[in-house]
Amino acid sequence: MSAPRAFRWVHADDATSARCGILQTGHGTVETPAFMPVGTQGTVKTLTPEELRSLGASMILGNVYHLFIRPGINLIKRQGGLHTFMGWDGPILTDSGGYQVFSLARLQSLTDEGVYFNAHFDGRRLFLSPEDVARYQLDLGVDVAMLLDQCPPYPCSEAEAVRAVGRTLLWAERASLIIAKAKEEGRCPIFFGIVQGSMFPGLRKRCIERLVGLGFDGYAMGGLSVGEPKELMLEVLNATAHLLPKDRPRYLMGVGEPADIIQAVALGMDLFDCTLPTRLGRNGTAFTQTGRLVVRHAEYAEDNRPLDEACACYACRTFSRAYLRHLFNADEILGPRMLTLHNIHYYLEWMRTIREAIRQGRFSELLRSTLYAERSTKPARYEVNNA
RNA sequence: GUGGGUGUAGCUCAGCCGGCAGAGCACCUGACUGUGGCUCAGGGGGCCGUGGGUUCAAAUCCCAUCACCCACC
Repeated sequence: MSAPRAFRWVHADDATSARCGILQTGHGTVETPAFMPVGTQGTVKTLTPEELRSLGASMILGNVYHLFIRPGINLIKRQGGLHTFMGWDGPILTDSGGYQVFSLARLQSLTDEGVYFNAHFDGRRLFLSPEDVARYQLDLGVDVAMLLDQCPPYPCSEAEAVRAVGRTLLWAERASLIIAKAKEEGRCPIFFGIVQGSMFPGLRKRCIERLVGLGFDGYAMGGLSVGEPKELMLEVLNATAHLLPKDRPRYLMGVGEPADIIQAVALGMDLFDCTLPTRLGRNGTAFTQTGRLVVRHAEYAEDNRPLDEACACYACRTFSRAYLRHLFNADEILGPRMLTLHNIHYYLEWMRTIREAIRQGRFSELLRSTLYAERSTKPARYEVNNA
């Protein structure tokens, strides 16, 4: 289906399934493995496009479901498309809203036709079909588009998982007709199919075979990191990631912590997104070389060190823990902004480190030392030195 | 000066038909994985303005006193 190949390998690791690649999009290239900051409502919360660019972000996320509710797809189209509207000229991937069907379950009902739901802020009754979701992403002008899928909760019975896979495949088939037509007409985003199947590897295998039969540009693992134990997530990924076509980009949706990401890279995954760096940043938790640091803790009241002494980001070059703690306690907007900036910097640096290690043949070493540190160190703790 | 009201957690207040001192917010700690600038879970906090009286027992009833608020002169 994809005539010019958008994705190509640059380097593969000898000892694991890790690989470096390049994803060519309509708004520039993405070096993989890559982390994509989440910008659900057409903004990576608290950061400007210029800041994102200076942090080295390549591709960022948007969300069809949220943008459909507000401000509306047609409005964005009339404003010149999502890139122009939000002032970001780099690659954009939009999530379909399948996850919102799971996370906002109280507000919606599902049929084979699509999703009926109530807008979360004004209660309007709305509807999205898999065709709508595909067309809306064409209208938005995004670079990478996701199919509408059904993401079941955890835990879920095998019967329930079978139904979710069935509906995800039915929707994929219907969306692929829209995609085929768009490709004939010219410019079309890179479309990803989404694998479901909960924690049942056999079911995921069948889902992958059917999706590959339909032929998408890339494949995403969905329905993970929905509340299951981390070991189980890795076990399921370990049993199924290698079944995804090797010549297509592989996206692990919603994952995760830095240590989760490197393990998934080792299993052959290329793309990641997660709300943790931005959400935890807004709530006062920083990722550092020595673990998570909750900056509002009293022990930092008079700590004049930066968040992370090994970090070169603007927040670490400029502000002390004591000052950032003050900002959070005083409910000042600069606090969430600076921790978001720092966390995104941390994640993007982490991906650079991973890519570099793969290219230089040091990936296994990096993986080993990461897992060792995970098991042996608790989050950083320092002496209480407030008077 | 006279009359009335109010004093309980850092803040705003409930409890006043005597019977183990409470809530919300704030503070402290933990959680957060395709985002509702949240949300959830736990924790520390008190001479019930002060002094006396009644009672087995007083934040609660009685007397005095201090502080603040309102009205009137």
